[in-house]
Amino acid sequence: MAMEEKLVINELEQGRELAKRLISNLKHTSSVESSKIMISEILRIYQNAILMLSFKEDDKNILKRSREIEEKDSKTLSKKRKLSDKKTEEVRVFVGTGSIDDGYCWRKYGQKEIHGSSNPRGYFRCTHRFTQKCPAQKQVQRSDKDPSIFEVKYVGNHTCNNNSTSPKTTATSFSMFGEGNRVGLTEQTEDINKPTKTEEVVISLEDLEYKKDIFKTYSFSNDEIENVGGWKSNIFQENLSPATTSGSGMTSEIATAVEDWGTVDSYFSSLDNIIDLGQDLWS
DNA sequence: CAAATTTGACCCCT
DNA sequence: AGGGGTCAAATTTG
Repeated sequence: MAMEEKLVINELEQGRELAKRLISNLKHTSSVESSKIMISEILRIYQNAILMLSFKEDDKNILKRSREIEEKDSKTLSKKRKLSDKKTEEVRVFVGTGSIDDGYCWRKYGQKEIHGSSNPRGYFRCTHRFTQKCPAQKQVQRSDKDPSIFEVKYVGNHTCNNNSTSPKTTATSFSMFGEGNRVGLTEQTEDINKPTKTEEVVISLEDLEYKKDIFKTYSFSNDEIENVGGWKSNIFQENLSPATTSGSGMTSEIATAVEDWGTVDSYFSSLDNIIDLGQDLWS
């Protein structure tokens, strides 16, 4: 199955699980806050899945040249760099507001300042690159216009059998992307609860507005998707607090986003009707 | 101590 | 010449 399809399924499964927990949460008088967080997370997941599907259509348009990194070091190591064969590969570019957890383990092998953009680009390869000759790579760069978004460019498909091991850490470190903006990688309270920058909050809330619209109208358009200089403008947002703890997909993004949820409350009241129904449907 | 990250050097391409 | 991608030694992390 193609990678993006797995990603979509993964997203939807997460959404389903969250929805279940949400129901029981609401039933059993759990904290309103955690319910809100879950709803926010669910919305995020669905948006993510939608974006993934949207981009899948465009895949053929973003075929690009890229290198094949085969290490046949038949050549002596006299010179440092090995010559690499060239090959055309598919380059998928995802943009969006979504979770980081793409189910694979990545290992960072480089970082570069990119001319023209203020944020560095991180280079990752599949952890099983050498053990299983998995050629998958990805590049991650914090968006200039929207610092809460990470543009992620996938190069090559995974051929490894990893996975399964409930993606312990897809959690690639993005500490360098953060500067003051860093969101707890290793989970937990510290910086998660308080956004350090106002812009971060604003963006999150704007995002919520968008999500509310989706939720309200139940219609999903792709109009928001734009193209910006080779990279899709809104990719999969690399979410810095991946499920290192595989359990909840709670993200710091959400945690901050929820800080000011007063305006969204009305939407939850309309949920009340659904709850009972949902329990039957989703259990 | 092994695995992952950091970071400057190196290399290719335009 | 310089921008972008990768290597690999040093360093950090688990």
